[in-house]
Amino acid sequence: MSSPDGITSRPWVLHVDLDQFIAAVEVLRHPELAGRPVVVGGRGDPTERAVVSTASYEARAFGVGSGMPMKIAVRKIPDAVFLPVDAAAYEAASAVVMATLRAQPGVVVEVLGWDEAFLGVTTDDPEGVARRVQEAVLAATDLHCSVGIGDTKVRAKIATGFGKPAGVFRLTAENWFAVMGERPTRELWGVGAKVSARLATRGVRTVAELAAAPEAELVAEFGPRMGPWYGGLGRGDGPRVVDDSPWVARGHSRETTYQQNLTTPEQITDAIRVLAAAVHGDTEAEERPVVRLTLKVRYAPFFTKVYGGKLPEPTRDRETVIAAAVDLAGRLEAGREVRLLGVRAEMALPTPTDPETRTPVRGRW
DNA sequence: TCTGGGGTCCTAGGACCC
DNA sequence: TCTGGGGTCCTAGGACCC
Repeated sequence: MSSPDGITSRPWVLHVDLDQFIAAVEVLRHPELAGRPVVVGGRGDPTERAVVSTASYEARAFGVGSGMPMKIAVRKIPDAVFLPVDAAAYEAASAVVMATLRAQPGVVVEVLGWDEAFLGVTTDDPEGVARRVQEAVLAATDLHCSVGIGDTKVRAKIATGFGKPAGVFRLTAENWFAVMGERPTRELWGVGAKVSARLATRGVRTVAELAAAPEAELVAEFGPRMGPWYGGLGRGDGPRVVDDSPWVARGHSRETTYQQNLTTPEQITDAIRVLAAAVHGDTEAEERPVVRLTLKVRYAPFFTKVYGGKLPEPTRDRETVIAAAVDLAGRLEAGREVRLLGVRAEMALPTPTDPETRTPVRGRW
């Protein structure tokens, strides 16, 4: 495919990411907060057990960021504005953003979360498409976004970080090692604290070192799937197909942190009943039966145990699901101080299998 | 210093079967 | 008496992301 001037049209992956999305939505509805440090988390009370969902750039300047306990945040910025998480408001804003993206000519949109999406587009001018996307989102929502351009999803996703705020950055096979080669593996999308530490024990610290690591060594350390996957990440390789087929949930879960630790069997049973009922409510919308229940329990001071079980048979009956959860709860340890991390119900998915390999199909279906 | 809530996917190891 | 190899299913646990 060539245009008259000889510039070749090629498929590109664009990654669109809204800038400080949650804080920006809050500032839109409360214009008087513009320019002030805004911290959104929990019920908006920084004396409670909760963590920060998003901090505005003004708050980040004080060292407050997502994942930080609210109690720490208020110590760092006593006069910050603390707001409760309002999921419905962010979902509404997100819906306008995604509709705007889908309205762009010639693009396929794969939603990744409230505030980000991959766009697949064939063009000879990906920067032009990126700028038009930014203008359209700003016009529709008053929100700014950054756009990463890549020849794979991983490269597009990582590129976005170099474009923030409100910019555009292109990362391809051509400049991958120049931009990323000397950076720590931790900066790769999908490499966290644990994996980067395990890599470091094998002398692999930079992206370039990971790219050059022998595959057999990675397989020995991380297994037959993850080993080769990490090697590919080091090279920026990975999927490049943007898939807009509707997402099908694998399951639903609910989680609650208690302001005071639960200690007695009665407290635990009651709490499990409440959580199980809530999850069951979420699963009802799927019109698929629950096949398995898992309780993840956070014990004080801080460790997690998992109690799970397949239901005797898939069911959508509320009382059956709750009874099974209460039954599971009988296995966890009362008497010691506990906090319940949550109850998770997995839905039966008639998981399609690949007729050739007879393995479950992953991803969207 | 005190650790949310919603997800997805992978791995190890045991049980069981042929 | 001592001992296969492969496959599948299941549970527990771990890691990562937004």
